Amino acid sequence: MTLGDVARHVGVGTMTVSRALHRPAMVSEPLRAKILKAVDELGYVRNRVASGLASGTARLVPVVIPTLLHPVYIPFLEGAYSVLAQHGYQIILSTTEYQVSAEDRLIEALLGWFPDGLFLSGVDHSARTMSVLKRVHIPIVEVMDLSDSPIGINVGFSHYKVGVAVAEYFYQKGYRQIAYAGTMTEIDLRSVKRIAGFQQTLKDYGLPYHYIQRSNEPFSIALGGGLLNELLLQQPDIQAVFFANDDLAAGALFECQRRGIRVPEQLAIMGFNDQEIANSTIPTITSVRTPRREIGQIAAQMLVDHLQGRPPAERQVDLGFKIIERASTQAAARSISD
Amino acid sequence: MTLGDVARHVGVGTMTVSRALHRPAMVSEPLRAKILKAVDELGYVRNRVASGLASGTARLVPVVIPTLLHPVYIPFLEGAYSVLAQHGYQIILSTTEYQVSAEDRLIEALLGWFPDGLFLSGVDHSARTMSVLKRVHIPIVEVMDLSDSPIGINVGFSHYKVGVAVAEYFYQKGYRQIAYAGTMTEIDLRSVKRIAGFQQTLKDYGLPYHYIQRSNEPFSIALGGGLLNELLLQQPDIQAVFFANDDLAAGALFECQRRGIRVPEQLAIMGFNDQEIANSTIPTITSVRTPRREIGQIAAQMLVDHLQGRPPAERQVDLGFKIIERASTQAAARSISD
DNA sequence: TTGCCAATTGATAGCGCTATCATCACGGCG
DNA sequence: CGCCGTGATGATAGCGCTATCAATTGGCAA
Repeated sequence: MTLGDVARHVGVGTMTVSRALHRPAMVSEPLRAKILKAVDELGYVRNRVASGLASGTARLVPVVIPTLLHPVYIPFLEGAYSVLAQHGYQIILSTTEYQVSAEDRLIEALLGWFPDGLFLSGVDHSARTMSVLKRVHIPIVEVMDLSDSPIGINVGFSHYKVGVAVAEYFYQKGYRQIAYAGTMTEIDLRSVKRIAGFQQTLKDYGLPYHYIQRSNEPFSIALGGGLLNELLLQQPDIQAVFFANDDLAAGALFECQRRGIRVPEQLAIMGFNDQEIANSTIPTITSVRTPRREIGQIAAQMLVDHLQGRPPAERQVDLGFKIIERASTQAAARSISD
Repeated sequence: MTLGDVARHVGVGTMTVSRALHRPAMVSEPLRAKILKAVDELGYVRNRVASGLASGTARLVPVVIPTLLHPVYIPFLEGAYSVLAQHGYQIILSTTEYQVSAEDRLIEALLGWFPDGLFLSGVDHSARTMSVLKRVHIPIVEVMDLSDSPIGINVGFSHYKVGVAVAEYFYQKGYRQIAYAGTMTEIDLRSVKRIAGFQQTLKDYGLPYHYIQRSNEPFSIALGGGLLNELLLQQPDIQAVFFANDDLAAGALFECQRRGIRVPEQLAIMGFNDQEIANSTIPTITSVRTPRREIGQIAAQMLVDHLQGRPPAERQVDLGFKIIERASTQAAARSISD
């Protein structure tokens, strides 16, 4: 069932059918009604592949995220999907599994679809990918992080500033033995930026920086307990810990309960991402809320605007973040010795 | 940069370049090396849209899930993605947001890509969708639930049997005042099947069926507490509750802690899906583990096999489920009065 | 009446690729 | 010495659609 079949059935040219369907204003009302009726009866659906080839735009937007296994990328995906779908763009889903080399090949393959735009999470790409992206003439959208030199549109927040803000928060609260606990530092470059801001700020305050890091173990609640135990072994007088995400923080909290460590009186715990679990534990966990869904929505809206000939004024948008203070860091400053 | 450009550059025909890239055995070794070199130098990438049009197969597989907002569909998506990506198929992501009418339009639009296959979650479709799906000559994969009359491939488990198994489990444990608590019954047809099995089994045992249901409120931890309160108001002597998912069960558990109701001694709680939260609360929550990732992987593998000319022996695969018993239902049967 | 413009419809030429068949060179064989 | 099979390569014809320009009509101003 092709356009030609419909055209023959109605007794008009193929262009008239094409117009009746996609440029309604260009076809007279009675003829258009006749064509739509025939389309409906024959069950014709436009071949988007042929349409894409002929028009040069397939209304396809690949979205590349690190992984589907970690829940933080889902709200972003959802936000982007909701806006793009509304405007008739299809999403091609891809994951790098945190492998930079995979990103290279992935992006080249994705470009083979001659997409209308391209979403990438993260702003750190290989030299090869960068040169490919710069050569290609479609809007590139980098999200989740802020870039010093964005390729195209860039929506996110500064992970470095998160590290700074958390260190400052702990300092204001009176904590002086402060640690970072995380994992995947080798592949999650954004966590490295948070660490940098955190460490630098502690240094600026003249405080020691303690940390415990794993390089490749995936995030999990169980790992949080393990990291906490190792940290306490290494630094028993620790007062406050900033975890790389909420699962780890929750795991550490549960471990504290098992070991009889009172939170926040004896140990303050802060998570990252503000996932639902942070607000469900007892005590609840202070965390850094990141605008993941908004990043997806706003970035997608900017892309759509751009594609529709309304290039957004700003190419880079900093959506910020917010420390959501909960019970796990509520110890009065006085009660902490310094 | 097109195939023709590469061909001209090397001084061969376009077909030779096409073959060198995609049918290596058909081109002599030295010529092929020369062509690959030119491809690399010129940065040529195949236009998959043109390729798809010419060959009639674009290696595209749309995956339709109800929503990205609920985490249970993500492991399925991940499982399917991992297998499809490995075999060179691209996923087009789509969600229905639980609207049957949206599914109709969505599927027709997706069919416009002339995809190689189509993933649908759920087995309940509108009459219109059914007729479209039957007319189309691509493998349809229905997942998450089992169908009485699968259109094509069907991988999942029986939600009715889940209801039966949970009712039997509660009965064996000695509970006699048993309830179901859930939400979204109007749009989540699979939960309705669980309810049916649950209710029927209680009836077979001669036990009363209690329930509290909301029709459209989304799942959340907070809602779990609300449902529990309503249920207790309506039926104060309730002994065991089967929740529509783990978030609700966890919320109910937290509410019990707030109200001083001992779990499992005074009230047994069972969740559904066995998400990580069920194993993280104190006490841990008994739940029904469903093979979501496996469903995605196995279904995708069956689709790939089918597309590669190795049609799987069975069209329907029941991956079952398992009640993971944890602390929230561990009260000794004796301690419950009957 | 003539001419011109706008509105509507149609004919044609690709988009970049692959399927298919033709061509050609070469070597073995009768 | 011609015939034929085989392997390698090329020429050509679409795949189904849309961009573009041409053609036709009718209304209206000059």
